[in-house]
Amino acid sequence: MAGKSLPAAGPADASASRPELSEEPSRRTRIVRLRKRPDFLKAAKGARASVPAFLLQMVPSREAGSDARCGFTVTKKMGNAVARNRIRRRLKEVARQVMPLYAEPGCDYVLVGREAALTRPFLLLLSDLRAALARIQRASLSQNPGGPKSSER
RNA sequence: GCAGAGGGCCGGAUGGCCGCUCUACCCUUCGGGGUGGGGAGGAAAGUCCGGGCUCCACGGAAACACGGUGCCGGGUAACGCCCGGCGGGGGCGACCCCAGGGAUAGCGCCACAGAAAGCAAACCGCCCGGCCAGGCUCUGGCCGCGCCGGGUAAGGGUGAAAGGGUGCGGUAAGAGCGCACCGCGCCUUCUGGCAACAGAGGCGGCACGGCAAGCCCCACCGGGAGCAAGACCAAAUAGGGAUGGCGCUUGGGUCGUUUCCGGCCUGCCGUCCGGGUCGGUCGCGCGAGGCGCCGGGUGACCGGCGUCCCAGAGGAAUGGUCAUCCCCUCGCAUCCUUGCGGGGGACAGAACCCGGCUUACAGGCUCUCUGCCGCC
Repeated sequence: MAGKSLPAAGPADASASRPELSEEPSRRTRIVRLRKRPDFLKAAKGARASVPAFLLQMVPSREAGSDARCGFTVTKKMGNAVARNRIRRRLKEVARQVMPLYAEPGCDYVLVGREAALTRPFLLLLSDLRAALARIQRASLSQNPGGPKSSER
């Protein structure tokens, strides 16, 4: 029911990428953890969308057929190690629930934690991420219309 | 019962749903999947000490420099830690606190105040003598401002500290000048103790001030760096070595005196070796190990037996979320002990591993002991 906010390019290449995998009815994108520093630096230069609990960064990285990747950044400004761990873990859980349904394959995402991520109700975090994903995909479409086409190739 | 002292321990519980990671077994279409099991702390923190481990350096040892430690005995792998004593200080007491070797090895310092701060001295005083303005007087004398000379350290005042304290005697006034007690110093002394030290005895009228966390002296200890240590596997690229082929009709260099001719190097392609970057694997989880019982010891701790295997990530797993319960708190209601609703539940996250120390910490449990009050 929430899938209608996605761009039209999404379902096409998602089904084309894994035709042989399985015949599950819902379209799910596999999410891989982003771990290398250069990837984080690249994502920081891409499109961004801000909500109270975090900042979402996105860059179309590689071929459209591959998985989406997602990383997390929580700086030392956010507090001590316990607070940082908790922020990252809540964001991880949000990403785990939302990204497979709404993320664009072949794109790298980075969630930069903010202090509000510590206390914001979890349901709001979920809708925050859906909204941010929608915004960021609209933004990258309008700013670079040739982008998704070339990624489809 | 009230007030207090010293330890020990815990630091949310249970259950859904959805995950992460390690591991054993099974399945697999080699992508992965299933089942079982493990998965943060008392401080994981600060990184302040002590070790293990690894690499580097080094002939043994000593000395010097530098740094650390500093009552005695014990514990320990070791320590700056711990335990038990000793000494000093505080508290009615249980107990608590202490950078606690040497000040006749030497140097240095002792601010302010004060007359004087380390070697004796004397500001105000006190006392004696002389001179003397003057006064009193029974014409014997007495008192005496001031000045000079001398004796004192009782009293005053300063200070963190002023050359033992208190009392009696003594004296012109005083003073260990004498005596008693306390204190202090010394001793081939005695007693107890492994010792630090304590007690007794004798001698000495008795200062030898303090600071060594200023330098220093003495005794003892210490090589350096750290898991990003270190070991192994190993793309790409640059450059290196070996070797094979081609080229060497053309070049350049070089060797044999020169020409011819020939060798070698330089060029291109390939193979191998070495190297070690990104990356990967190991190091890396059986240990100065946990628990229980027994024994020794005042204790730290030690010994024996049994039993258990108990986190291993790497932009960094150990969680997210919901419900119920528990505790605290606020508001409303209330049949007065319950109901409803809201908020909150500390400090804090393993990163090679141990032993300590230090610091942070909502709330709570428990043991032993002390003082006072009450009751029997």
